[in-house]
Amino acid sequence: MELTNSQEEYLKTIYILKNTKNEIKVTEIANKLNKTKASVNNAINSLKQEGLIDYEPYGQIELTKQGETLAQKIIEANDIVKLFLTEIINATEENAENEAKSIKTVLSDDTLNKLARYTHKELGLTSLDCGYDINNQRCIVCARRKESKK
Amino acid sequence: MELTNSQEEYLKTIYILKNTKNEIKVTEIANKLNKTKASVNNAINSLKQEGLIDYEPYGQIELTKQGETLAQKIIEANDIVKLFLTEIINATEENAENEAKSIKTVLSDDTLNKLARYTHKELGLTSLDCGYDINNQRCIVCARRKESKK
DNA sequence: ATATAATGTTAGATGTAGCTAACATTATTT
DNA sequence: AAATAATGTTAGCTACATCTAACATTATAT
Repeated sequence: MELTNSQEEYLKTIYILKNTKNEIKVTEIANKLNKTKASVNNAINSLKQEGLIDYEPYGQIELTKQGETLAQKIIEANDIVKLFLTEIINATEENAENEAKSIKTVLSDDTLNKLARYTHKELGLTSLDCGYDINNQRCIVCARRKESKK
Repeated sequence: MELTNSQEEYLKTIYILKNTKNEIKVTEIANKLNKTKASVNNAINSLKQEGLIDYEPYGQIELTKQGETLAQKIIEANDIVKLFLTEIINATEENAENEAKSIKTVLSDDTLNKLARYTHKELGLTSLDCGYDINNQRCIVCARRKESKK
């Protein structure tokens, strides 16, 4: 069950909004992604069919356990790529933001892990001490970096 | 006039085949890209419409000046990304091959240039001495590296 | 509680990219 | 040169991702 880039972006957005407010509106997702409500509706149905969210018409959007896990993995991949782009090669924030979205979808787990390790090492973060593993758990160092940037 | 990833792959393939044989067959392109002849036909027509190739039904495929320049740029971008993946982070050949295809399409000129410079520097190639510029000319160093690898 | 506004859904269209199956053209073989 | 093989084209289908416009539902305000 491989998601398309579009589906990944919707799932990612749902996860992120869910961690802010408890009530997610179709309209919010539409605004965030610059899509129409109709498109969001479509996407929601496809994610539901994949078993990644629970949803009944006019109801609340809820991530399933599976959906949550996958969303985290997607966000992690996104963060790694973006971190590399901004911190290692100095891409602009805006470019990195856009490019990471598409790149993350395309990378194999192996390449993503290698990119993560490389980026960590270059940034002087003791490589695998942070426990980063795309198939395992969230990279604490990266999470911390993002916090301190705010 | 931005090409899709699919269009870029077709243009790239046409350019590469053109540099081997002089006669390009629809069937060859189809085989190389693992697509049907019908799909290739489709793609050829879209590239023609973009003014990148000259083609009449049952005729010869010829790149226009514009098409040739763009093809070179696409191949250059592809090579940079692949070089980075294989030589810097040690991705496998196979993964790098596939991933570079998609990544190149998504990168802005700015990010691509930064990736090129970074990769060059890390490989100990005196950065910009090779004259690499995505909007200008082919990177001689990269070209040479590829030659010596064969 | 009803009218209005906000929000969500559905139907039908577009564009891209691929496929299969049928047909057309060109090349090869005998 | 006619038959056969190879090659190329077209039509019509599927799937995805988007859109607009019309409609349905839910929430808000008076």
